[in-house]
Amino acid sequence: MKKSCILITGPTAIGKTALALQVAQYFSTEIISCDSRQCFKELNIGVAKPTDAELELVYHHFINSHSIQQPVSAAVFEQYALEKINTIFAAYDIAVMVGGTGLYVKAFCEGMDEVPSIDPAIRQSIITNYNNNGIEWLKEQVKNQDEAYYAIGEILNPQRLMRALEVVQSTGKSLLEFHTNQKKQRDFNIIKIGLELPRPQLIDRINKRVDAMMEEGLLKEVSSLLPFKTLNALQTVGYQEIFAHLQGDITLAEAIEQIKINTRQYAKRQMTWFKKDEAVQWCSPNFEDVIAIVKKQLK
RNA sequence: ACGGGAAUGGUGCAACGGUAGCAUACGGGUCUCCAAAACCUUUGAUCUUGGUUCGAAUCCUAGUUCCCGUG
Repeated sequence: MKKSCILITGPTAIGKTALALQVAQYFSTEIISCDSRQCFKELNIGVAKPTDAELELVYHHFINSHSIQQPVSAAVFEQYALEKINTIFAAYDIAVMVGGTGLYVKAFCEGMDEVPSIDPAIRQSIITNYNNNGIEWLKEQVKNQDEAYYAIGEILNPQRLMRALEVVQSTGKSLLEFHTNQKKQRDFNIIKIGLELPRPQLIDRINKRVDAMMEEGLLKEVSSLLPFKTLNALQTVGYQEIFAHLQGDITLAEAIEQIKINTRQYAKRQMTWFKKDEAVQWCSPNFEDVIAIVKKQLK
């Protein structure tokens, strides 16, 4: 029998964690998280990680698996998740993946084209130069060193430009040359299920969850992470806003309101990403609906 | 109640009597190694009334609402 991965995705705060837990218990299997923030053991309340009780019920991979000091990326996730799913398939026919990080879902399902790893010195040099000289400098560099990318890339987006630049400086080749535009084939089925709710309901859930995070002690958690505020892992909704408050830039009430706004915007971007994926089957976030889709697909 | 001030997009602000603009939110979107990131983008407004003027957000009249001070 061919193995199957049940992928549960959707916007933040819609109830993915709880549903994945039920599905995993139903099939007596394990979960791989597909969330670019819950993998960090130092982040807890602000990233809505499963509770300790939930983690005991079902084995979760890519939860608390990394430190905020480690570089985690889509490529790292792809390799990690493929390794773990093979471990799961050695014991079970079904695995559950859950998370809302669109790029990680894509990396897992379709693969990332292999680009040689970048010398950290080159990366750092580019970042420093960009910080000192601005986007015009960056555009100029890419224009001169990778004309092909400059012609079609997002030339107003510093992150994309820096990526293109670090690749051409490390390898002498354009980032575009590494792109095969071919999806990798996986030797297992992937059942993609998207959870959705009418927007007012989702917004209500987001607002309530942010308030709950504050009651659980988000302020304290973020305070303890202040020394790490510049790490990539901390460029995260719920943390940046409270850092701003701790530095006296905004009041706590303003920080909380900003967290709600930024979380809504994040949820919207997630929906935009996943709606484009025609393989996703949409349903409301309840167990019966999800399991019905799964059973239909497993036949 | 009296005196003073203010009314411009959902919110916060700008505009010498001469094309109502900026920020942000909302809506839509992009995205193959930072993705809870980064970036692109549509719509939307001069409180009401009458007047002055070739022309009013801007000046004048009356009204309404709000703010500050005094009581």
